[in-house]
Amino acid sequence: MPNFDDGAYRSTFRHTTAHILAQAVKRLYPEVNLAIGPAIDTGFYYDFDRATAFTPEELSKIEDEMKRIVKEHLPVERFELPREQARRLMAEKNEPYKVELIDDLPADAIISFYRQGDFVDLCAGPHLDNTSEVKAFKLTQVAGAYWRGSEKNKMLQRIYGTSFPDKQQLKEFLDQQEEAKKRDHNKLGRELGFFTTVDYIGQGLPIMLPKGARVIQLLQRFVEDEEERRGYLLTKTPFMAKSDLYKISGHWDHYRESMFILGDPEKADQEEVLALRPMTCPFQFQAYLTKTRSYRDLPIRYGETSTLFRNEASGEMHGLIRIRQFTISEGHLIVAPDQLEQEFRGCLDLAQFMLKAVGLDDDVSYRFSKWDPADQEKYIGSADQWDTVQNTMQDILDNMGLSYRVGIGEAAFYGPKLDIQIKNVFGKEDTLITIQIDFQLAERFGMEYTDRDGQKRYPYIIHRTSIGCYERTLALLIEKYAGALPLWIAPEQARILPISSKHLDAAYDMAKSLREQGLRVEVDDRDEKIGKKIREAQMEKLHYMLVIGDQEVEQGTVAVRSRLDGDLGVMMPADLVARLKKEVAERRH
RNA sequence: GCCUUUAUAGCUCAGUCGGUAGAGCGCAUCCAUGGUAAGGAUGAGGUCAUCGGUUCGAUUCCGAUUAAAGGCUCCA
Repeated sequence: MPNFDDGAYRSTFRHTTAHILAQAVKRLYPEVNLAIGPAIDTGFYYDFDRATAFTPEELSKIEDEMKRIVKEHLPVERFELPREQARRLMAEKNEPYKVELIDDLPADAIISFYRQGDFVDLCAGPHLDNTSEVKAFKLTQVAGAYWRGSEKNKMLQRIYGTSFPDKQQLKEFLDQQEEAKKRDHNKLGRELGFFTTVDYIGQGLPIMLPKGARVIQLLQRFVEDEEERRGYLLTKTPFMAKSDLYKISGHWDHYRESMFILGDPEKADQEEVLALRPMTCPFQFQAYLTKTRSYRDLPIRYGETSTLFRNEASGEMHGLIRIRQFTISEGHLIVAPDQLEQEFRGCLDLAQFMLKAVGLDDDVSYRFSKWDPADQEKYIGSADQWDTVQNTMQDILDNMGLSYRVGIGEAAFYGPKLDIQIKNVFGKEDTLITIQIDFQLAERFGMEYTDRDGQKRYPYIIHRTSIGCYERTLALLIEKYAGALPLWIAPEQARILPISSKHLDAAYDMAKSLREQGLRVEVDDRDEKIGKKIREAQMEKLHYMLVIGDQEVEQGTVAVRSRLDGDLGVMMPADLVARLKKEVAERRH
């Protein structure tokens, strides 16, 4: 029995399930055209061209048909055909997408097919030997997806599913998915009062409520303090500028559709055209340009807590992860070529320090994001320049022994990036932190320095974030900790529950005193049903709950039961404050 | 921007085959509770997302808009 933990076998298994799905769809809906159906991390999908979406009823009919195919114990057989015969076979079966795929295969490609019963699919394989091996599967959702991933192409109907060698594993996986979704920041963050949205304010424009705003403030202070310690110079630059600035930087040509523009560009000769900033770089560069620079000035490290505005397309917004206005720990390092590696390492060290401080260091992966030579319109600079800087960056990464994967076409328009990636509870990956090497904008902006030999030279610029965008970081922290953030950034570190209304005044006095000692504490005076409140507090994952009785003042973690039920490990507020201060202090190493 | 789905009380949701709405939790007031993962009574909250159409009459049907959810594309 092959090991399902083996990625290659698992992919094969799921890919075969995708074929079973396609076979079932063709049996039920012969008019549907097949596109592609690969295995993915969590299962598989298959794309179909069909006028209307599959309904839940149809999905369950398809599942039933798939079960039948599994029970038919169909052997899965591979065969090869020369290109012309392959084309003919797919054309006969009226599969235009398959024909297109064949036409795009390289001249020397071996064109293989897989047959199971009445179903044949163009496929490189490999596959399981028999459909009966797929013991447990489920179709999970339907979605639209563009043919070949391009929005210029037709939208197809995608069916997602997953499969396992037995029903138990399937159930465990589905349960696990359900559990993960309970940590969804978009749900939990709203329930816990971190943020909200208002339909007449608009998409991608969340309101940070006191709790969410507090966390962001704490992170921001931490970042700013740490950057100061690491030799960063603070700037504070405008939220908008005339279009002229973005024309120099290249944003006007390469990023304009994602910018909020004030004024009519058509009438630029008659009226002022401003744009909200989508990035801080061209603003921060102006600080460098205020005087002539010597090699002795370098490196210069600029940092700014910067609010940015990006006019994302309407369907792209997601909770706090993808929004239209966000605040980022932005920074630009102006460095001489011989300083590039060391400064790059410094940026990575800072990023890793931040990840460790918030506990996300084990949850990230690294992506070396390169340009796509086939899509040069998206970028500025020549192929030679790109090759040079990408090689430099690769050397740096390899020297550090960092393990990363390569993302073609993921670069910024002005240079390659090291992206620190993280997945949300739905398994969708986003960039949390990015460190970019820019070899072009210095020249565009005329940012020179005078070198030892008296020659003017253009520096490299490192664009980087240290903790990324605060809203996104908050979202991922909520998901990571299911709302119970580490004590030093928890917006509510303790809650005081008066055991009865007689103790209300005492509770407020205590809260006041604890706040003066720097503890973030709330009084819950809404009712006296303390048992229920304890359960709620447990659900909200509070770190401490102070329960006030007569003259006594006591507390424990919420995991500890009420003192009446047994041992509690009583801790007085003074101890709590001391412990809290210790933990907050420990976050800095 | 594209595909699918959704929008009713603070929250979770039910409902009206078209005659202006209900539940649970929460909230308010009162009562009870002195060591308790607590009980009861009463009450206040909704132009049923917005705008338009059909209709004698729309929250319910139709259309548009806005917002939310998942995916695609895009991206921090």
